[in-house]
Amino acid sequence: MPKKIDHDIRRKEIAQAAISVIGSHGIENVRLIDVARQANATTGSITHYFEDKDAVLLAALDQVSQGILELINTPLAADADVDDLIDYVSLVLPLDEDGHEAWRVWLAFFGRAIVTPGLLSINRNYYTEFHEGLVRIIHNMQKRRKVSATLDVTMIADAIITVVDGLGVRAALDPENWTAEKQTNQLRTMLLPLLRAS
Amino acid sequence: MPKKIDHDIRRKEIAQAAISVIGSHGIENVRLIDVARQANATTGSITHYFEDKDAVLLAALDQVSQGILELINTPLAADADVDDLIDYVSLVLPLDEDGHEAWRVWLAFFGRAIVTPGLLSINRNYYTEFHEGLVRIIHNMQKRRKVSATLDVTMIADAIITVVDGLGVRAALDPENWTAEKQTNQLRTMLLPLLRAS
Amino acid sequence: MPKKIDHDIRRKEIAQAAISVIGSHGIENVRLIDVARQANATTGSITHYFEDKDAVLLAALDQVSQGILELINTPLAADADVDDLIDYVSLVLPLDEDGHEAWRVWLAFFGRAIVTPGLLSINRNYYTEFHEGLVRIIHNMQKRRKVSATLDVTMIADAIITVVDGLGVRAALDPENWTAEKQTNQLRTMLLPLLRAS
Amino acid sequence: MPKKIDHDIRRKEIAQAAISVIGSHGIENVRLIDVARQANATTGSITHYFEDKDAVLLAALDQVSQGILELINTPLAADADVDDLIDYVSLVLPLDEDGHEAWRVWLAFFGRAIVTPGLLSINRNYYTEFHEGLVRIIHNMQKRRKVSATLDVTMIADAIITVVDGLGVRAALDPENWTAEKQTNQLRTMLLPLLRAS
DNA sequence: TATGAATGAGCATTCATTCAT
DNA sequence: AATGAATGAATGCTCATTCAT
Repeated sequence: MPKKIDHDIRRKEIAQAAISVIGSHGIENVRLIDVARQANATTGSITHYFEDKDAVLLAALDQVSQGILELINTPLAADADVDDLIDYVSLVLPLDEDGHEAWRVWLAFFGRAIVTPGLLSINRNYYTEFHEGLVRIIHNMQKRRKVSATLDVTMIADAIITVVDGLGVRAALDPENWTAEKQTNQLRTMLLPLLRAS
Repeated sequence: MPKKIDHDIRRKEIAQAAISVIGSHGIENVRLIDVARQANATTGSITHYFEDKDAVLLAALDQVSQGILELINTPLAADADVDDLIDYVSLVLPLDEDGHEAWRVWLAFFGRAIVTPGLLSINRNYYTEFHEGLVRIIHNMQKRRKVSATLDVTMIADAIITVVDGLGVRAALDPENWTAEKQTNQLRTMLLPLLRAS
Repeated sequence: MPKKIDHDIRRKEIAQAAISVIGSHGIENVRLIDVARQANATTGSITHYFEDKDAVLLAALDQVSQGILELINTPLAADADVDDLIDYVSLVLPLDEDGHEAWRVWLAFFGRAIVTPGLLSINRNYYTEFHEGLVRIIHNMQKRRKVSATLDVTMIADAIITVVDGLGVRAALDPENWTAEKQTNQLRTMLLPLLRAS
Repeated sequence: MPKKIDHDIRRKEIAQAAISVIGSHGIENVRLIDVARQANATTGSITHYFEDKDAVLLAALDQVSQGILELINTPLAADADVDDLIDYVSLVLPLDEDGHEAWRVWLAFFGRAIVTPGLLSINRNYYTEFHEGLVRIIHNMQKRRKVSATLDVTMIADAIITVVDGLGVRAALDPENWTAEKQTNQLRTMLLPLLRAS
């Protein structure tokens, strides 16, 4: 089904264009015509790929969320230790311009998600997957005695997510102050005591 | 002479009405007429108090931000210890319906703040004040030997803000899961190791 | 009836304020509140003196028109000749800032007069009075042999009005180019041949 | 592919519709929806062709001004004399209903031009072109000895414009009195002495 | 599939007018 | 008489959506 593949590719291109427009203009100022121009398309053609504007925005959020999850779904090295985990998690932070764009979009959707069931479920899936991935990794580290076997794994996973979210928000809103180094330092300082506890 | 109206009071009422509408409909769906109705006013009368719709939304964010800061600007007990600080900080979390409304509005503005200088500066002022307040408190606790004198106070303050933001976002998006108790537990678990370090 | 006099004075002050606002902002941008401010009054108080906004504008035009006519309703010297007549007529041209303001208002009303019967009748009265005044003067000059007895007086009066209007429009639209001197020169050059004809 | 529409033609149609509405309702009463209806369009579609309402009105004035200039930009006969020039100039007067509509629009813009730079420049271009055209013609007549070589050509051109404006204003405001014949008679009577001077 | 002109509902904004004080 | 807050109709503008080509 070559047609099908083209279709999916075009959808992703349009979603990517939407991400770019959201990131630069803000979600409330996104006009379909801007997305169309960014994607080298026309508003009319977008209707072939998406039901309506909301569907475009939904796809954009989904793509951002998938993009973030992909970063941490690559398997960790077999002998990864606490430091490796922290390095691994830091990939999700807005450390470069791509990361900042992703977080700007992510933030843009927070306010909408609250009143839009479709967005909310994407949001929750993201957190669920993120949490499950972290639980899996930490369990594995417990087996390999890299962290204490008595740790409350669920709580640790939530703590990691909390720090990542807290830092991501802060850095997205104040990129000059929150350099990549400052973010990773803060992340390490906050997570090490929890992961090294017995 | 017509009724004498206190402009500031009326402005605050309208801003409060805007907060309520943003919290329930989402910021992108706020119509000036909804705000007017909520404030027992008309769209035309709002122009007596605000330049335009953006000014109304700006005032709403400002009011939410001030409201949150007020919670933690009440002085701590003179002999407050680490537990008291954590209790104190937890006031900012979305523990009740008012708190949830405030956080929904707060989240709604994250996406806008990035592309709206006026909102961004309110946002930064908030973080600056929050940070300064925490630094002051922790310094004081160091003097009173409630925490180690060698703590990196700035880092600790940032850590507190990070946890509060991370939990606030999470709880605002998933209020059923993140009960008040779960939030405060998570807050305590994450902050205690940092505050008790030497 | 001292009250009556006050009333009339206040009406004239408001009309004068309207003239000033029309002259500077253009008639389509006149807001009643601007007129009120200019007259040191409030919109509500204007209601005591005028039925509605249209009545204010009507009074403004009337006042401008009366002001122009007054200039040429002062009697000519008993032995006035052609040169004196031309000097006399030139008073109506926009030679100073007051004159320019009057002409700006006058022009502003041209477009409205066409579709507003009340304005049109003021306009026609103005032309009628102007014409009658000129006819009277020229007749008088014929009696005193200052101009030929065979002149078509009506035509000459219309010619004078035509030149005044043509120059007034031109000068109002291009004040830098059409200095007072250029206007009076052009007026003289165009009228002398007609008045000196036999 | 959608219908190919000639933008320039559609723009002219809309401008023409605006002229018609201005001429009948007066410029201050023009609503975009009236223009749209007159042009068999919708308000929304007008935005495809014009930035906003002001741009529509600007185009209307431009079109009227161009229309008037076109009348006198057709070349005069090679052996044209003074009478031919006067006939030629009279084409610009409001002699028929089309002419009256053009002059009504022209008058409507006088008041606006004073406070609207865009309109003012159209106005000045009009007078410049008109003046230059007349200078060219009169120079040519001097070469062909149809008028005296000692005439002040610039002054004569200004005189012609003055008479045309004065009569146009008068006739537009009082069409019943100022028939085509009366206008042309007055024009001839006022210009002949100037053109026949030596 | 793609185009882009056209639609038209939705909304902020303006401002003359009203009226309680 | 004066004030000025409030009203609410009027209207320009935006933009997602539609649809003929």
